[in-house]
Amino acid sequence: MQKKQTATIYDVASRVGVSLATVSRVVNGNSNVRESTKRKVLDAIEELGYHPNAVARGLASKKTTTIGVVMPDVTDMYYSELARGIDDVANMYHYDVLLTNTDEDPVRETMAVNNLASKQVDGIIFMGNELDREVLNTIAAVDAPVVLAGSLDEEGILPSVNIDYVAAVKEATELLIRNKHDRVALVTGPMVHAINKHHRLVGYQAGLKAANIAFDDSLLFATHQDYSAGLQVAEKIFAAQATAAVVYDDEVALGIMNYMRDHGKSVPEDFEIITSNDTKFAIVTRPELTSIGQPKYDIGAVAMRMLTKLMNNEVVDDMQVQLPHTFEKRGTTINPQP
Amino acid sequence: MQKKQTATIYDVASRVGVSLATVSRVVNGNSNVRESTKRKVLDAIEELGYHPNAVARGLASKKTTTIGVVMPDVTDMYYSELARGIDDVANMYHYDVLLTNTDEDPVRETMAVNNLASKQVDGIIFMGNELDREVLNTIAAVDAPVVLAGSLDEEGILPSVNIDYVAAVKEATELLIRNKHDRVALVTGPMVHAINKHHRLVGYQAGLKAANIAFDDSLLFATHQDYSAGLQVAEKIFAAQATAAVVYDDEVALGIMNYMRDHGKSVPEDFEIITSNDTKFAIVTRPELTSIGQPKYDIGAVAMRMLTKLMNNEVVDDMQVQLPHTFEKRGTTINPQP
DNA sequence: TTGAAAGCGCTAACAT
DNA sequence: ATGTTAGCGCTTTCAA
Repeated sequence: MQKKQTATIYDVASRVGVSLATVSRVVNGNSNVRESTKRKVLDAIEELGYHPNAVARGLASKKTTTIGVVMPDVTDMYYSELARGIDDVANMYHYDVLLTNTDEDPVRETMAVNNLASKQVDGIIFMGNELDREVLNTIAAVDAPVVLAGSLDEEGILPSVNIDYVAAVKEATELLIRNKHDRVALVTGPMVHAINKHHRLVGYQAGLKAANIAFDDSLLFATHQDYSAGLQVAEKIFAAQATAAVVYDDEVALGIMNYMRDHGKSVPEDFEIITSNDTKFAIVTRPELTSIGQPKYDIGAVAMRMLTKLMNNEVVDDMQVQLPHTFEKRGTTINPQP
Repeated sequence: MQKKQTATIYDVASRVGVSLATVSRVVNGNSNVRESTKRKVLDAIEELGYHPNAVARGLASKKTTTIGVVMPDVTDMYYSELARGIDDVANMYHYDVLLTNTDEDPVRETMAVNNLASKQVDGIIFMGNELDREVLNTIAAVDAPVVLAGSLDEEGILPSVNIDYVAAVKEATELLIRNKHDRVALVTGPMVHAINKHHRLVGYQAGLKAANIAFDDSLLFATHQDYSAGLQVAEKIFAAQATAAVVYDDEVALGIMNYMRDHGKSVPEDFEIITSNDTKFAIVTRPELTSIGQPKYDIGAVAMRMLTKLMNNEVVDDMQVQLPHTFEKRGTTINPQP
């Protein structure tokens, strides 16, 4: 592969007969350049096929116009939809995105954040709830703003964008109870995660309490975040004699639904399900999944917008943003006729 | 936000009382350093919390250990599964990934490639079939190796990793014909794309020909690559009196299946479907989708591995790799009992 | 409006 | 085994 000789700012300058500084000014849109010389510089740039070297620029200016995105898994529809919102807004503000998958492994999360720091990213969007002490310390030590998207830390102090999980899960639970269920299961991720322990569980218990139903922890299930985990947990849910479930992930919900149907139960007649993420998975099955409606794209977009402000040292009035959620009543719940 | 003063290689050197070069050597694992000084340097690095600045390193060494990934859409399961394979292998070889979504818009694809070039990426993985002249020219002009993953250019000259689409679609078509269908529809993307015109269509026609069935272009359908496109095209397929279809995308296939079922047809009894990507979507529905089995993760992984070789100027014997495909016979086809 | 010059933090010959 | 010295390509004061 022959090295194509790429023109530098110096080549442009000497061709036009001006200094580096002048070329730099026109490239960066500085107005302090006479129109005629600007033209000449632009022409030379065109002729030479000059493209600024972003690495050199980054070293000199200490800004890379690159942000890091740390996420559990690109193939997880929930996170990839957030990522799309992030990327679109990032592009809008002329940032590029360095993407890292962590599978929610704190070790890899720590490595990812440190690595991004050494690459001098201007900011980081972090997704994933496995925010243990070490990850938190790493984030705190990084010399770049970090905002959480669709994720929460234990103390709730990091800048973040989410929905109100407590309210959403409470409403979902109440909806199921209103449909005459007194044994409603809650299916979440590990209880060591703040989002499950301090938000989803709290909302679930609040829903129970509002209906004077005693909390029964045998109705609590923690799973991995994939389809087969749903298939597996469904058997236990069945054994616990639950007749409905609030589920935190669409693929898990699908696993549960299919298990029930494969075992002779009808959904929603025998078992009702409300899922939480309303991804593409929710509408491709029959019945379609009733879901909490999350503005996923917007969560990503707003998080990224917040990050741009932080990177510019602008004031951000609300550091813990909660976007409104909705309910998408579809086929896995029995919905009263209006 | 107070600027945390980050230590530089110079700080480490002066603290230990050695030169920059020595510190650089231990950081980069150069063996030409006495064990005792190496220890001292390592200690100083630890104490100072020194982290090499990758931007400075990139400028000096002309290697960024960063690659670019250009893809249509992260939320498209087919491409995100490829991306996961790419990312894992990239990490293995200590590359970071700069990700860009293009929605298969040639203008954005061109911009993305140029932008990645200015960021001095060491290589690029390109996904998407909208490879028009301008995109191709841009790719050719870039001073970094490019490999296509799950994508094909018109001339078939760019390094690429795929399955044998001709054979796969031919087999799928034949399978349907063997099931007594003489009106098998082919659903693909736009015929201006090489992968559709020169591969899928060719395979389809070969399958027809092997069974002495005349090609009827009213059985050919081009769609967008999403669920609602499937819902829409299904009506036309129905009108064309096709009784089976080979479909290029799982979401589209799901749209077709659901349309048929919502309109009183049973799948597979009244209408058989073979889809092509075998993503997570294929197994969450009832019936599950029969699919061409593609090693998607591997396609990404092999593409990335090939890119590492190209970046190291190693010889790559086969520049157009075809990975083996399989058939996953599931519920949308009538499968003979063995 | 333009230029000169000093870095940004590191690598990579070349010496020693 | 270690140090010296140029850069890498650009931004950014500070002068003029």
